[in-house]
Amino acid sequence: MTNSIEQKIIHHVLDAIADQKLHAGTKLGEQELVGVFSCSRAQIRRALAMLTGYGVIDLIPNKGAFVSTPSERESRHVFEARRAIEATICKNTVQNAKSPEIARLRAHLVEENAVTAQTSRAEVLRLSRRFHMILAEIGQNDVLGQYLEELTLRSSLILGCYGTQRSSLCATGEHEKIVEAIEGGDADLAAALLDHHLSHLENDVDFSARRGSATALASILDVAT
Amino acid sequence: MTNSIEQKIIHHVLDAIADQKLHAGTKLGEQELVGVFSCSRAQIRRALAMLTGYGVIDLIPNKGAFVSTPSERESRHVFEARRAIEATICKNTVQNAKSPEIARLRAHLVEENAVTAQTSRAEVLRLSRRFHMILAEIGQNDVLGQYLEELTLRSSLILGCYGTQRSSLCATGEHEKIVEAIEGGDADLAAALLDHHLSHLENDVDFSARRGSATALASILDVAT
DNA sequence: CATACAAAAATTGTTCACAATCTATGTACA
DNA sequence: TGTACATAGATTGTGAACAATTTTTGTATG
Repeated sequence: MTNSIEQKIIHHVLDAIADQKLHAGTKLGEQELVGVFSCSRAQIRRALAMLTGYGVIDLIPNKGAFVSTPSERESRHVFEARRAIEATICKNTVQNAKSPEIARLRAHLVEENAVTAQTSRAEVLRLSRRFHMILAEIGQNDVLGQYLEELTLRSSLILGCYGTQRSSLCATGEHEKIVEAIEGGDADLAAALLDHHLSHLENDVDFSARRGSATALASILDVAT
Repeated sequence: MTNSIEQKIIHHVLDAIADQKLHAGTKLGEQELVGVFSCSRAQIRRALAMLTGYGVIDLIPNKGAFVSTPSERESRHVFEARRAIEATICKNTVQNAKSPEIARLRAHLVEENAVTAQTSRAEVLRLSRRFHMILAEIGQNDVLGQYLEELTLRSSLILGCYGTQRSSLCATGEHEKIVEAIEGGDADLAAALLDHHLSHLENDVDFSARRGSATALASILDVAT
């Protein structure tokens, strides 16, 4: 069970979802993927089967693989799960944050602050997401880290479907405050700020108007009925 | 991508792990599985690929599929993740627990109390695990429920490897106290009791003597070196 | 007796062709 | 015009044959 090519496929698909290049409802045709990755169909099928576990790809019998379209219910569950998991991660982060870890966080904030109007949306998304993953890495719980990776992926999908403004990207100011709390060793404050930050994210979604399941053509042509 | 047979395979493998019939390190040969489920090898391979996501099966290239042997580090992460996740689940459970839900919990406790010396170990394990899953169902967060399912599975593996006594099975008395707290509407107490309960589980493992990676033959023949 | 090497068996990985199913297009009819 | 049906095309599902790798077994040698 060779891992290299399948892992590569998985990685690329996941990255595309995180960057919102692949949006909800998109079909991932086997033939198409064979062309992109220039490999056999069997390998594509294995990769798709493995992708199931991340909760962002649905396999529908005789139809194919589709990027998941999260429901409102599911979205709320995802955000609640993030609050539960990131709270514990945050406590661990504070506990493990010595000067090298603090330096790493500060370096990341510098990157986030360097974002300009010219920066691609994908890059901004990647930075926002990365902040949370760095906290998880410093927290050192691999299981929670893996779950958070899945949840941030699903968050990208949700914000891609229902996000209202570009504030859906994590506000850098909030990240900064969290780092300060971590640096100050105040675990409770850091956790509270993080919880608040996640609430902001969740409040930015508007389930009344989903642009997720819209056909690519319809949204591109922008035809008013 | 037909789901039925693959799902059946996945379900059976997962159940066997939960019941500790399949223990850590066991190889799941493709041919062997073909014989058991009387299906084609392609379906077995798909099922194994999907099983990867549950964190209890490792796929090693050119070697095959093996039931994971959790490390000490990983085990601690699993228990910490359970505390994080079940705390939130517990709060939701208290919030959603009306009389039908309470009745369901009580009915389960009756089942657990009916356990005798003749009851099979697998059955006892299933009941213990089921209690936590019922809490998750009442809590109604599907994402957390899915994660808890994985984590209880991994817990079975851990206890199978490093568990010291049969107290590794959830003490029924503790389940009972938790239900009482839920019935009383005291979310904080229920969460605290659950956290305590999980600590008991974790304290029952002894990492110095692993019987997990022991060869099947060696443990069966019980040869003293 | 232990080790090293070589052949054989078993297991996993890969590819291909064919079957089954779904989707889309076109045509007939009310 | 619009609906229903039938055909054609495309896509997914399945199985078997073949290649590559690993594991086991057997043998020879120090």
